[in-house]
Amino acid sequence: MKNTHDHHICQSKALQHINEQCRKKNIRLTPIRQQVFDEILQSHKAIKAYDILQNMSTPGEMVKPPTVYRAIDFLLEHGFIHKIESLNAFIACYHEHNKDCFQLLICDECGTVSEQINNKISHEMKLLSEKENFTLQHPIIELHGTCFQCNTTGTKS
Amino acid sequence: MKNTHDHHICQSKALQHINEQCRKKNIRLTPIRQQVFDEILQSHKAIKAYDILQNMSTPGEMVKPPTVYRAIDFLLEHGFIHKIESLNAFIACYHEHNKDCFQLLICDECGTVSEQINNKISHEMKLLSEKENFTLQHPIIELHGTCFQCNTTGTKS
DNA sequence: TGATGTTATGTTATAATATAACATTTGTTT
DNA sequence: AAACAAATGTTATATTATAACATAACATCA
Ligand SMILES: [Zn+2]
Ligand SMILES: [Zn+2]
Ligand SMILES: [Zn+2]
Ligand SMILES: [Zn+2]
Repeated sequence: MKNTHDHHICQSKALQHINEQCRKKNIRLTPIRQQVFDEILQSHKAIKAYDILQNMSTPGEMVKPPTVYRAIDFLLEHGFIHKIESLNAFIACYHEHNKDCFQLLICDECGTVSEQINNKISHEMKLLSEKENFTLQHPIIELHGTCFQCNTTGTKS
Repeated sequence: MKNTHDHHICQSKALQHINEQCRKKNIRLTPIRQQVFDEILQSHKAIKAYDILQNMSTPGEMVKPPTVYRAIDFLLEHGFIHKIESLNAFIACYHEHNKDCFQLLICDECGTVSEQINNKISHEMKLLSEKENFTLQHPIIELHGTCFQCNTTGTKS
């Protein structure tokens, strides 16, 4: 169940991007924040706060919730990661976008999450908002279903 | 901060709809389920499970979480209410739609939630999914921002 | 430099949201 | 009535997230 692309390239690009941005915006990518970002970056699947917590903990030194949640808040605030509201989980952002509208395709079989930036959809969201005299600030689009891989290699008989 | 329409009409329509559907589908709208639905129906704002719990409890008889969550599950399953993932809260459905794509406009100022059924958006969601070979099962669209009322009567100087 | 303010982290406790597991009751079917 | 299925009651606990306050690290500049 291998992805069609080399995920290491995504990862190194994302790492490069976060480092650049932090330098540029003069915000601090501290060791804790890096560690948390690395954990989120390791997978195309969404990861949960308490899993990050687990991964960062050692028998001797247990990381505590606020440590992770604060780093998550930082990363969210600057758009380096996204929260998936319907899973209470997080993914790294592999695109470079501002506060734009993005769409998440979430496979409920394998957990893979794919981020899309579809301008047509962004536009339609704006149109709907305008029609309703609504000032759109933060669109959330989470599409649950089954990915191509899971559809074809399906374990369901 | 009055709504432009008579919300009582929405409510009685929704009540009529749920009763009809339960008869038609031969599913049971038990007293507990009705009570929970009524609580959710009382407001255009989203309501949280533990608020429903509170509202249904009396000093003598405290309702317990599973009671409410089970009723919520029933109501969700049959489409009488929707969950707002980004708020961990629930609203009654005032439309009559199947498993369609619907959009929620959520005002972060006043908490009002407005459900929209926009066919253009539904269509674009299908197109995106097809393009990505993704089998769309459950789209979640939650648009956060500021409603017309709050924009015009804004308390922000 | 070192006094001062700001940002980040450590620590403890607890709030808020949700479910597991099993017992009992109620409703339905035969 | 017996048997089964669906709904509710009950206890306990899992999961997700934040409040509040103490300490440490870093930045600014007198
Ligand atoms: Zn992104
Ligand atoms: Zn999949
Ligand atoms: Zn609806
Ligand atoms: Zn509003």
